[in-house]
Amino acid sequence: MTTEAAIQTAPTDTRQRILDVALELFIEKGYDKTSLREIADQLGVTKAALYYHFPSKQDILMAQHYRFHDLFEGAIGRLGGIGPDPRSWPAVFDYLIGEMLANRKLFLMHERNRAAFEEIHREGHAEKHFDLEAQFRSIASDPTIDLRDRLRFTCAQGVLLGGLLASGSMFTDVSTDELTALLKDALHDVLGQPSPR
Amino acid sequence: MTTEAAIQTAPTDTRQRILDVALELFIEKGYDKTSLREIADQLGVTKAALYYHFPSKQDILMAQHYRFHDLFEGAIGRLGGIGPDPRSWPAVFDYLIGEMLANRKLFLMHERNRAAFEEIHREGHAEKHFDLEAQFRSIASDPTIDLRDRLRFTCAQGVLLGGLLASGSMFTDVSTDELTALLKDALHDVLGQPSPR
DNA sequence: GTCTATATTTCGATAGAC
DNA sequence: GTCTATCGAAATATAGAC
Repeated sequence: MTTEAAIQTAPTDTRQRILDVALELFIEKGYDKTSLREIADQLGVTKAALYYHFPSKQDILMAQHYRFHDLFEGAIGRLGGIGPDPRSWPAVFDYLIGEMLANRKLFLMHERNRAAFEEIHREGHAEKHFDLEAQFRSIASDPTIDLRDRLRFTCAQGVLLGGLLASGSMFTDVSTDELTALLKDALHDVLGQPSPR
Repeated sequence: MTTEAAIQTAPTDTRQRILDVALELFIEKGYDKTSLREIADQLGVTKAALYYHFPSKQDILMAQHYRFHDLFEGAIGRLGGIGPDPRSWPAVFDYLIGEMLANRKLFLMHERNRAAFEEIHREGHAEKHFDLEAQFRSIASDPTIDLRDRLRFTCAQGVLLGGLLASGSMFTDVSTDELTALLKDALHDVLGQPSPR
């Protein structure tokens, strides 16, 4: 069904169940408004049990952050990073569409809790910094790239985001393959015909 | 002296300043993580003073909600609502781009505090419901509209969102007019050539 | 690994003086 | 309109038994 991606380590690990429940709640109510009591109740344990698996509430969020980070860590390298040449962008976004749709909830959670994630980073508690967005920003503000192309690049991110939000609530009757194809099509229209260099 | 026609009671000063400070903080840290103490401190008053102007913290958020709502209340009527005909969509988005760039912070705040706004609505505390998004959803899930068109419609929302995020951090050196033109261009590429009906 | 109970802190909110 | 002082609730986190 929803490709409950083969979980590494012990299958009956409470730690993973905590993360799964937290992921749902962080999407629904947001990180701040989700109390440990709620997570524990929904899991059938007490708050104290959570503290055996995570030293703090923020560490639960951090664990999700790492999961998100690891999705790109190797992948960005495989793609050779994101370069300034607009002709290389469609391939990047095609790849990202796949990752996004395959990890919809993780992306959604990240999107809906930007403030909380930024605070983690502000506090320096994020040794690992998720630098995909940093790379995106550096492209978008690179003055050597044609302004129109940079804006199209940003719009492509928007389309990605729009597709994410849509895949959750709407278009549930559409197959992932069809959705992917349609999104890629739209992305190519947004990124198409880069300015001559 | 209160120069212009004061609308009963104290015209503005502090109340508006509270909203302004709150807007900034709600964007930066999010609604939940922004305490009344912070707002008061940054304003040079105490928490208690805030309660003279607003009966609760949520009412501060609600006031922002109303401000956001009022931006579209009349405008949607002027546009005659958002219809199912894809050929009518570009005009809607062209209008929204202008509103969005002219009220960037309000849009950003709304975007970054979706969870908080949804909770207000869940609790029924939002007599006035901001139904632009409801209209968007109804278009996107209308089965009588061609799937491709519906997805393009959703992508256009994404482009809008991308433009919003971009206008804040990047492209600060670009004039609003130029940004508007480029965004409209991108939107037309996304929405262009609707399927024959 | 999970429990009961409790400590600690933060925050929203109120009362009443000025 | 703003202040001081305080209340009460809720949440994070800890201690220690099982």
